Amino acid sequence: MTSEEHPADVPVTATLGFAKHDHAACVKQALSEAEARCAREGLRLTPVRRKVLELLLQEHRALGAYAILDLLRDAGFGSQPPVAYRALDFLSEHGFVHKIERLNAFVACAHPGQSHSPAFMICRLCDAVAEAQSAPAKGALGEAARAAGFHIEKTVVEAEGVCPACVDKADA
Amino acid sequence: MTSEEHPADVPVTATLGFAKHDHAACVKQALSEAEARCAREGLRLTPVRRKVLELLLQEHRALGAYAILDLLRDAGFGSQPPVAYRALDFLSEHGFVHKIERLNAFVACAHPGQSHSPAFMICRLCDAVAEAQSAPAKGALGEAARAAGFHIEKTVVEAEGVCPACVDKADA
DNA sequence: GACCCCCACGTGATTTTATAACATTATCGC
DNA sequence: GCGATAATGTTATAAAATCACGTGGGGGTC
Repeated sequence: MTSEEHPADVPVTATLGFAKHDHAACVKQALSEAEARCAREGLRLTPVRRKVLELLLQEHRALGAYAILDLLRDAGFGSQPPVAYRALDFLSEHGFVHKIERLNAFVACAHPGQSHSPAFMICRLCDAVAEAQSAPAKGALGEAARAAGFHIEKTVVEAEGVCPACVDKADA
Repeated sequence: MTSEEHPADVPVTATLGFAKHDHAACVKQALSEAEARCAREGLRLTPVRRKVLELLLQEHRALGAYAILDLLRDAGFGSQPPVAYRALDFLSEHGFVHKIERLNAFVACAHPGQSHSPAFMICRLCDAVAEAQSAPAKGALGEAARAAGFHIEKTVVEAEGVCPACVDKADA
């Protein structure tokens, strides 16, 4: 983690909820919470897994598996794809990170601990990703599923559009 | 959501994809409608594009680009990836097919012509895919987007679970 | 402590999905 | 017909994900 060498084109403090915040603190807190929960539930937050979570929290945006892999290599971990994918599998299985299907990328969960079916807003201009709560199974989709006899286990909800910052830029 | 208006000879449930229906007729009708619309709007439904649409209508399930490519080759068309991807780009740009992000695969649109933001139900056991209507921007997500100042342009809604047929199998 | 087993990790190879780049051919408006 | 435009064919390559197999660390059990 001492290797703070992301390409300087993306400010680390920019994105997620589209709002500014004390990012260092939020990373630290999220990591502590993850550690606590793993301890509580007997999950093994190994160094690689912890590092991947930390990287995603720090970047605060969606990263592809291979971008994560590069960062892992920089941090001295194994650098073959399965290393990243396995850590990501663990983290998303337990809700610490989410996969953004539309981007083939991953983000740290913004609402850890809460049971939730996440929904994402993806800016097509700057690739910022914000996480919101959704309850798709409660609306029209849930109704259609019930009518069809389909049993929903998990939902993917991703909205693509333009984030406030980019709207402003476009307006200007 | 119950589909309010479909030609009277096709039961609503057929459009949900998990029910039996007169498939040959539905393929033929969908192709005619696509041709009509392309003629009307000056779109070029070329042989490759038409074939890809026909294949997807016939299969009535999600196919990967390379599966489509194999079928194209069998039908005497070019067999390099761009052939399939270009046809799929055209078809999805104009709403004749949809991409299922979760599967990296494509299905023929079940509600052609109607303006809609589709939602999909994907059976994790048999990979069947049904299309329903959704209005995610009207629910919790839309509210979150408004609150955040995010402008939604398009949504991806995909529910993973178990379809009626597989539920029955599992129960048996 | 010695042993064993499970789980996670490291690595090389491969498969699957998608795009870039460029030449050729068909189609449309005039 | 003719030039512009759009679509196709083909080669090559990039990006994303998985398979297969061996190694090693941490907990249990005895």
